[in-house]
Amino acid sequence: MKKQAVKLEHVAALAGVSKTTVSRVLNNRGYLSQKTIDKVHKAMEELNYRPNVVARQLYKQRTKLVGLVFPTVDNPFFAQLESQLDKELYLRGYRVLMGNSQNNPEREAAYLRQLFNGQVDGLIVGAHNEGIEQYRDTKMPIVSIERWVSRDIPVIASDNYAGGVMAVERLLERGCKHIIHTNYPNGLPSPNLERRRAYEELMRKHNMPAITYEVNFDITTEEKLKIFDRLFTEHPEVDGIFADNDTNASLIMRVAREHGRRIPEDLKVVGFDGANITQTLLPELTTIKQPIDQMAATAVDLLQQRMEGKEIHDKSIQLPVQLIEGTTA
Amino acid sequence: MKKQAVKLEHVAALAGVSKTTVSRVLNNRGYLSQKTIDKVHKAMEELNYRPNVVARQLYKQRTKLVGLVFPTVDNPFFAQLESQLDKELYLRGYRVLMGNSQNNPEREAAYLRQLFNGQVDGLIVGAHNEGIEQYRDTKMPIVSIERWVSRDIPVIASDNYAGGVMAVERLLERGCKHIIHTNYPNGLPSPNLERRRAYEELMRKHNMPAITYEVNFDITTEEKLKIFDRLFTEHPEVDGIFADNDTNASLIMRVAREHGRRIPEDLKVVGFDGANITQTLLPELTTIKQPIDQMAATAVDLLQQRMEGKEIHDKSIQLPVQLIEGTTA
DNA sequence: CTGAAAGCGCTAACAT
DNA sequence: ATGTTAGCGCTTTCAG
Repeated sequence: MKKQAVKLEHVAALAGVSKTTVSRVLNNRGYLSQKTIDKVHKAMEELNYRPNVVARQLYKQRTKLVGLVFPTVDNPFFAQLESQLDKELYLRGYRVLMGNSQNNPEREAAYLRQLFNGQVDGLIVGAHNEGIEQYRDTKMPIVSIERWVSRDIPVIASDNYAGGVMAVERLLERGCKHIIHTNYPNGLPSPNLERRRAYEELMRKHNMPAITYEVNFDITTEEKLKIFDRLFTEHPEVDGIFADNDTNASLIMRVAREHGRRIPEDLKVVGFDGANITQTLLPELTTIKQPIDQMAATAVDLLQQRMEGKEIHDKSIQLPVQLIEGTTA
Repeated sequence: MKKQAVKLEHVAALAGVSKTTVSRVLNNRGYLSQKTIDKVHKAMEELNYRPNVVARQLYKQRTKLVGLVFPTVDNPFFAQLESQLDKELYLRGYRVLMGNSQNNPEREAAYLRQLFNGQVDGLIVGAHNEGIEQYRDTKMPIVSIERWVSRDIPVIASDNYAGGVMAVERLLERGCKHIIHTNYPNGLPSPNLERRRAYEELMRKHNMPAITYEVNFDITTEEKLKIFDRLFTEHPEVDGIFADNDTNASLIMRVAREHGRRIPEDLKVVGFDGANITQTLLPELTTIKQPIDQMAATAVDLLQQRMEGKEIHDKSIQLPVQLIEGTTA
């Protein structure tokens, strides 16, 4: 085992003091004479000393690291979310360990196994897999985003139900008579399903059939396109789409145009998410914007409280959404 | 300092063996009798033992962590790149420490300061800041992506010059007479400038004026829109745009439409990057696609070799790009 | 096949 | 104001 080139000991020797003193200088702790401080600083510079973070972590029993467990970062919503979480955590002195599960339960479990082993001080999760027991019996501080995990893990979510209502009402106001919805398969433990619930209730209220096309998060773009193609074949009467996320909204519009529909004349589309990247690349999309940055900030706030041992009472927090008026509906 | 609940020692005590033996069972090392193995496993389960990663890191002097230093992950190119790097590193047993600098030199320096302190085994960088000396005198394994950092750090880049040629030739073939380019300000140490060089050389060859609008990476969308608005005011004759990235291409098309230009009839646009998200949200864009996944894989290969102490001879690697035929040019 | 002991680099009582 | 000493939890020579 090759050792670290220069350590506390060497600095101490060169400065003619003890390791303790060097450590104290390093951390500005206790009483030091200015002379000693200078001596030590000089020695540190001369040796180009770099304190070993891992040794400190071991002693302190905390790493100042937070794990982020999400399906992927290659998606407008998660890209913005993880970016924002990183930013907020940085400000509080924490660094981020990425744990993108790629929707692979094994991978998620592997991450957790390692993360629970003293690797991180806390966890922010939003992966799609269910039934991972490890979340249950641990006292690791955890906060979840847009995903129900287990009883005592607080969830930060946007007001999906209200968002669903906004979306569908927009389509109704615009005169749609045949509205179709896309969402995950029922059964995934996600507040996302509130969007579907809102859709179904409004359809019932207006005596319209509720038709949901189920689109799994992790299938390929080609497969998704195929499903949407089927949608237009099976339901040529469709004149309004409430997509559960902007990416699907975009794919649907592509397929719709291939089927000769003009948007918004023949077909109106409302998406969901309103992430930065989407707003840049697809500004014409009418969508329900989630307060992603605020969700990140809230999650970090909550997590920090947990990591500092405070008891938390707000089990779950819901944040307001907002209709972005594009030209597609 | 509160200690870890259950450690090797406790397992050893319960199993009636020494710490050494437990460690050996844990790592499948040396000769063990099946009986001992079983005993130890049983004790570990009974106590729900979790080995402390940090202690192991300290002893081994390696963390199996790789730092990723990029400007942001909230952008189609970097989102895909970091996602892919994470995926590749995971397969090789490494985890990723995020270090998004937000184009803030202080933040980048802070990350590096910490990362060099034994926190990571290697670094993959692609941040935009220059003149950070820390990269120079370190023997930390580093690989760079699309960014020149210092002499002995290998760079993975796509063939930007060829891409620039492809883009401009496409516009010329389509009959453009007044082609304008966007890029970073000159002076940033990026292979990206090869795109500009290709543009300028082709313009010269065709006796056309080379006009580049300089757009900094980290200004707001509004500021970018303002620059592009100026572009159409100052150069109403423009009939072709070679944007240095797809996001700018998208913004330019938005502004162009506001100026009453039809695309591609009045204005042809070619972008650069061709990231997953862009291809999904903006499939109609004609663009030069970088082999992002391959760049990630190559970078990780190289880094792994460096981390394993192998000498590397390929200082820099260039990967081929590809024209994606959309409808915008 | 197993154990005792030393040590990875740093910090913090406790003592002076 | 500074030094001595005992760990943080794990791995690995070395000895048996």
